[in-house]
Amino acid sequence: MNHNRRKGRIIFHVDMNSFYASVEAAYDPGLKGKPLAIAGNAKERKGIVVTASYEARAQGVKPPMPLWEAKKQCPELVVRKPDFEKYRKASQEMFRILYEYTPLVEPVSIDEGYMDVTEAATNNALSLAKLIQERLVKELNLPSSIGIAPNKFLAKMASDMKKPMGITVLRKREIKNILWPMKTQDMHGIGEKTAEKLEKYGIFTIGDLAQSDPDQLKERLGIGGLRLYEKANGIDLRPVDPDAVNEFKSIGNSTTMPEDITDSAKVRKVLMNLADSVARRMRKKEVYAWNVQITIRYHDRKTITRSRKLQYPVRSHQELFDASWLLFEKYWTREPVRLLGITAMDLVEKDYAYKQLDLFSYKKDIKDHQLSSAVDSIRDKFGESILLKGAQLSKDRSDQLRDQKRRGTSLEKDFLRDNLFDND
DNA sequence: TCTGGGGTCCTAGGACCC
DNA sequence: TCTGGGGTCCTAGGACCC
Repeated sequence: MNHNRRKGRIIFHVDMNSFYASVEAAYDPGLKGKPLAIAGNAKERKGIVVTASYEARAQGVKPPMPLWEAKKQCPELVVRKPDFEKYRKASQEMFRILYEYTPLVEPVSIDEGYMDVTEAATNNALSLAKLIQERLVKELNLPSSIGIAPNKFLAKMASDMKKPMGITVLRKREIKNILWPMKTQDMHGIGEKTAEKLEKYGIFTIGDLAQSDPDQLKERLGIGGLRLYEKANGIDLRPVDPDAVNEFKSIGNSTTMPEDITDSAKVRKVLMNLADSVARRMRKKEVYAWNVQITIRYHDRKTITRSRKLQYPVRSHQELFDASWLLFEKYWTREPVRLLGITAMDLVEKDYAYKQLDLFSYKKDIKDHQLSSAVDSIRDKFGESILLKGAQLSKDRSDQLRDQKRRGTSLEKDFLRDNLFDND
């Protein structure tokens, strides 16, 4: 193996402390040292504490707590509405600093990321971590915690150990003493449900997990059980992947209504707005979706999702709306609706979406560039909605299409003939 | 006075094909 | 003669994370 492998990797997990609250305090120093919560409007039923400053946490406020409860815990709580634009900007500045030391940075969310500094910090990892932490404070006024370890999982666990403004080194040989006494639920990847399950099997600590039978874990928890076993033993081979951030798989927006709605005209309006914002985000990323999913949460919080694979990849707000509306009409129980969401899934990049349209080209003499220019001319003449009209096809319609394909005729062919040739 | 919004990954059943 | 087994795709839900 190469020299890195022999030496082992050095991975940082950089985790910003109470990120939203810290960003607000960086903008408004008057907030420093005060119990601060970032939360939406309670009257719009969005009053959930998203982030709490450490002063607020000290008084029992912690996300995701309803705002009224947080205020009961801490009457002098200062509350600010979230300003995601602001946080995104701060996030960019933060990652810009990380990238100065290595290109091997993997952002995992707006406020945390991994760095592979094996090359960048051969024997001064700790001082590099200190330097980064200092710069984040000096230049951005933002506190952070950094975990240093031989892999991502251990680095993540390490960054959690000292907050705020901690730097923690977690070595392989320290796993037994430091990691194993911890409760399973404190392990990244184990939530309430899995912890309960494990308890039933007599597994309470990470050490119990590390020393249990991996085959049995796999039987009981699936493939995830094996991964937990490996992690508990300090094994995690996942590389730091700088490209992962660009490989998103879905884009969605949802909203909780200020009041439950039963009026389908109102639903239409909400879905149109959602389709609009999803389409806008898709356009920015230059992607099309093969699949559209809606989410309906009812008054009793029961939540369902319904999705439909499309005949052609779509992107316009109209097509997203049409697909969503078909799904809504088909599956709505007519009970009062609390939340609505639209998610574009099975995303493909624009160029790839065009290639998919080659399916149109039953005429083999059409060359690729001719096809794509023809596709463009269709778009110019009729707009995207006619080109990518698959979103409007109902299930029945798509079955019909499939049958026709099997029999060797196809609506696509008709569509191509009618629109490609007659109009050129 | 109840419980946001953005995601990822995994599972499981049924349809369908060979 | 009475029932195979592997593989893929699609859909829905659940667990988890920030």
